[in-house]
Amino acid sequence: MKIATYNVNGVNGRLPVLLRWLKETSPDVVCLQELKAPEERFPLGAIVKAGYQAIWHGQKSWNGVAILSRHAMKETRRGLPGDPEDLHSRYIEAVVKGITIGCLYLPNGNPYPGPKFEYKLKWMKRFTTHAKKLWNKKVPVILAGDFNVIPAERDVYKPERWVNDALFRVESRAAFSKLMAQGWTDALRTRHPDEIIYTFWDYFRNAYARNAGLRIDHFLLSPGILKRLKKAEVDMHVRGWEKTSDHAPVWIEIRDR
DNA sequence: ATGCCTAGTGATACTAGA
Repeated sequence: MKIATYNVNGVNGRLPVLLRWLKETSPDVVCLQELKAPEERFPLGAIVKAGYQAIWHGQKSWNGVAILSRHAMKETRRGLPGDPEDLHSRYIEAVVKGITIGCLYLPNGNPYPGPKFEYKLKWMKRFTTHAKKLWNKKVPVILAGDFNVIPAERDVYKPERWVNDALFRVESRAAFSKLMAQGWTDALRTRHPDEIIYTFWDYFRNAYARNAGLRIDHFLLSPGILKRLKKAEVDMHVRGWEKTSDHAPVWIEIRDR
């Protein structure tokens, strides 16, 4: 089974690219982030035509997450728990074939310092609490999405330029480490321990052509899924397509149980 | 230190992204 995560950066603006990629790679499940569309503007017709059912949590202008699946899917949560005043659409969760799949779009947090950065750290704390609850259930779990955290120096083309960026601030990395300390495995890194891997290249300065990227889209696996892990890869070529997102799709393949 | 680019909103320059 192939499971992917893709920050599309506008699900309607990128619909041709999304459909082209779905047709090309036929993932079983896809976590989408940055829909940038309200609930009623989700392109369900085209998604269904491509062979998927979908659940989504939209929002006007910004954010928005969705899960697409070729198999039966049961929604288990929409919205990150822990703060009733937080109305951002940044988390949706479902069970597919016995696997709990959490799809997240973690706040960017820039500029640092400031209220957006504080919001990011609070969100990470709430997410870590929720992840712990899932971990304690001892069920197979995949946490996939745009984490907006560069875990280590080798995950950014020029780390010295990013020290005061919310994606690479020590506080952000420490919060990510705290989450990982629960026992999750970073799928891409565990399959490619010594490689430079990026999942994002900004639109400025010809970043993709220069491979000036960041690794910020992650797959965190529970032990039961790790045992079944066959592959973890980035569809880097998709970033080179016309009218493409600034993120590339990331995917894992796991053995059937 | 900043813009470089791109999408969304709504009809203008703006916010937001990372």
